[in-house]
Amino acid sequence: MLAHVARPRKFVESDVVTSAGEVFAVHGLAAATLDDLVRATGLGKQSLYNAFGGKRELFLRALSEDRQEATRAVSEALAHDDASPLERIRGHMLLMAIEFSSSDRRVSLTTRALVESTGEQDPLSTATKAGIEQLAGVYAQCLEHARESGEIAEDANVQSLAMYFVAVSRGMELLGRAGVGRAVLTAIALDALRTLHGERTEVVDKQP
Amino acid sequence: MLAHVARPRKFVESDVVTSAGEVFAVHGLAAATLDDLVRATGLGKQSLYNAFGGKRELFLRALSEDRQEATRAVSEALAHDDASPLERIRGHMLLMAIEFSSSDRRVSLTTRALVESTGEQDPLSTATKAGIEQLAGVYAQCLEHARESGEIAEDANVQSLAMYFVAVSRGMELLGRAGVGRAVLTAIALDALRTLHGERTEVVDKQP
DNA sequence: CAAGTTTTTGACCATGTGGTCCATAACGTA
DNA sequence: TACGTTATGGACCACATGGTCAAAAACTTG
Repeated sequence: MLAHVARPRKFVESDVVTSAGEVFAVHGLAAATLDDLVRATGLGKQSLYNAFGGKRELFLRALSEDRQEATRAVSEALAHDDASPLERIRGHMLLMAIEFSSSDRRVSLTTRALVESTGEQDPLSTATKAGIEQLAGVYAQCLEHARESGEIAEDANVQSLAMYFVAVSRGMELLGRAGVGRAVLTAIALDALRTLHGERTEVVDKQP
Repeated sequence: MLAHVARPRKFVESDVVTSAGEVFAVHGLAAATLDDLVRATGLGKQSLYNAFGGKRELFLRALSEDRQEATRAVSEALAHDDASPLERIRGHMLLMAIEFSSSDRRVSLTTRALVESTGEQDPLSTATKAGIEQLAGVYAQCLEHARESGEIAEDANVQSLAMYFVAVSRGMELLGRAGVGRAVLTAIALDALRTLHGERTEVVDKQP
């Protein structure tokens, strides 16, 4: 009989994850101290511990949330039907150029996980890979629409282009973090987009 | 009078920096323990300390060496005159696709510094930015040749394209680290190259 | 071979780490 | 209002960290 009910939590889990994510985005997993987390989330070490399990687990949670949010944001940007698929991608890229040139020290948790993961079967690694593929999926969808509507070449490889945009966005993030300014980032974005207009290049992937 | 001479060092500084760089490339700055460094370099904590000053300083040295080496490598790949500038860039990109899809856990120190730097005036940050610009310079030089020889459009913005290639290479590195395979990376490289063939896109960088 | 200089070695240290224990608080129910 | 249950807060811990000290060693020159 579950007659008696326990003391209620004094925090909202998702809020905690969010503010923890903030800390991780600025400091990274290794450099963020448990104390930072405690201060940022407001709850005690122990509460934090028995609600999540530890720093790493908390990071994983934050990563997952960040991934969802990122996917959602890109998805929304690319799914609006107020413009053609290509125009939406273009807008999205230009927006990223602005975002990544802001001076805050945030780095997306996906990128952080990518860099701080150790080994192939590190949960960080698998979560990250999944995130990348998810993101690529969103791009692919939009690109497919562009292809169907004739905005890009009929024989364009949508999957590969999607990954290409993921790569470029990651690169832009890094460069932005390095202090590269908005104008340059914008130029990069436009250069990246130009690929969609060019003629196909034959694929020569010689097996060694 | 410097008559008397001191005990000679038992190590070669550049060797130490190299093996330290190895450790940093795998673990990162924060995660690499001084003990790892001691084991990898072979010399004692104290020797290490009074020869370099500390972990951070050692990283800076390794970063600087890594940067020189990276610049040299790209420069060499792009400066051979056995092929046209464009073909050289193409070869270089395809090579990167292979390199970055190798399964070792190395991440270039530049990328690491980028992500682990704290604050704008962190030496890591400035060194990194310099590295990026240096690298872009190498690309720019090759692209300029391509422009002069008519391989790419007369009005191509060489500077911006150079940064674009830096961004793409960084993105490819990250994706490779995430486990994205060689075939995909190669496709990305080719997509990236296609930008050079496309027509110019007008730059619209609206000031907010 | 002694002097002088710097490297090496290994013991040492203060601090901050992630993580744990335990007494107490807060709740709904009976 | 007493009970069962879970959350909380703060004291606590073992440990690894980056960094330091002092004594011995290795070398060239006088």
